[in-house]
Amino acid sequence: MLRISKLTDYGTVVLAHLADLDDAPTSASDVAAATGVALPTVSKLLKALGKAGLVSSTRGSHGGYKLARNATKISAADVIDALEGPVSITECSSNHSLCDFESNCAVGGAWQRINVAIRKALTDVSLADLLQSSRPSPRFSFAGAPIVVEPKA
Amino acid sequence: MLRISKLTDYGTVVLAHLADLDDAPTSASDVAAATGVALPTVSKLLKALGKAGLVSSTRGSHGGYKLARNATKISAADVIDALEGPVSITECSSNHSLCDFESNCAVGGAWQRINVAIRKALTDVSLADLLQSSRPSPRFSFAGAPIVVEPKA
DNA sequence: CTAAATAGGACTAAAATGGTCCTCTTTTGA
DNA sequence: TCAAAAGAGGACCATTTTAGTCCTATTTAG
Repeated sequence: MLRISKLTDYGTVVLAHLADLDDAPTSASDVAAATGVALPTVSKLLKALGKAGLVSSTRGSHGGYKLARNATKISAADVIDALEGPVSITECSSNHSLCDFESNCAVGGAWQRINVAIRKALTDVSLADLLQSSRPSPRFSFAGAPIVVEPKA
Repeated sequence: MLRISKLTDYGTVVLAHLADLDDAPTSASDVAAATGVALPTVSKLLKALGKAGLVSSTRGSHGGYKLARNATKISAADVIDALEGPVSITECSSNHSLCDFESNCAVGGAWQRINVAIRKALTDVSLADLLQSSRPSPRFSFAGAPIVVEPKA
């Protein structure tokens, strides 16, 4: 758990596709065809990404979407913010706490530190980085088990 | 979004309470009374935490729970693992990918890097840290940059 | 033997998520 | 001038997750 939603995941795939084709506006259906994500879903994603200012759109026939700025200038945090709202690891740490137990809550500050650390990790990785994942593949170990980054058999 | 579940949040509160009382086994009802979290929920949490080896339990009357090891040796990652299963930011990056779009998936590796960074942030903070959030602010640094968190206004 | 605990699940209600669809507006070009 | 090709903006529903409760063992102290 503690994972991003599928929609956000698809969102990055969609953005990655747009990043490949620089500048030519691409229609939602083209993106859908190219990525294999269903059209209505792509459409929804692109609308949200547009609202957040990550892609710019042109209406009318021959319209479409393109990245609003260079792929190096779009961070994973931007994408998550656009599609899931601002990252905040606990409810308490979001805008206004509604927590009944504040007086008992010995916790709090440290979660916020974690939150900031996570956010930093997300800010440090750009869409361009996400694209270049086929680099020499360092194999991490994670939660005990080694993580192998290779395509499914 | 990208937040831990309420249960995990409660879990840390419960653990924090146990950390305060060192070594004396405390019953689930006592914890419930002290923290304000409903008894069945506390009970469920402690069972899960027990399974994961974060708390040890004694059955029978005068039984109860206590931390299985020192609060400095229990990390936020441990707690999340115990209550939500292993952290993995995308579905792809968990044990076996079921993703249909692998061939189109330009993404992947970088998410795993983010994943590892997040996990590091979670591993670096211990239950003891979570408790002492009102301390002179340890200011841990992450990926070079110091992280400062100030109390909510 | 009984009361106080934990162990382990089964179960349900509520909320979030994923995904589809419909209608409206904008733009291009025949 | 009008039809077709796009995006804009929501409404809507099905499914899954999550939160939370409850029930029935089992264990142990007194």
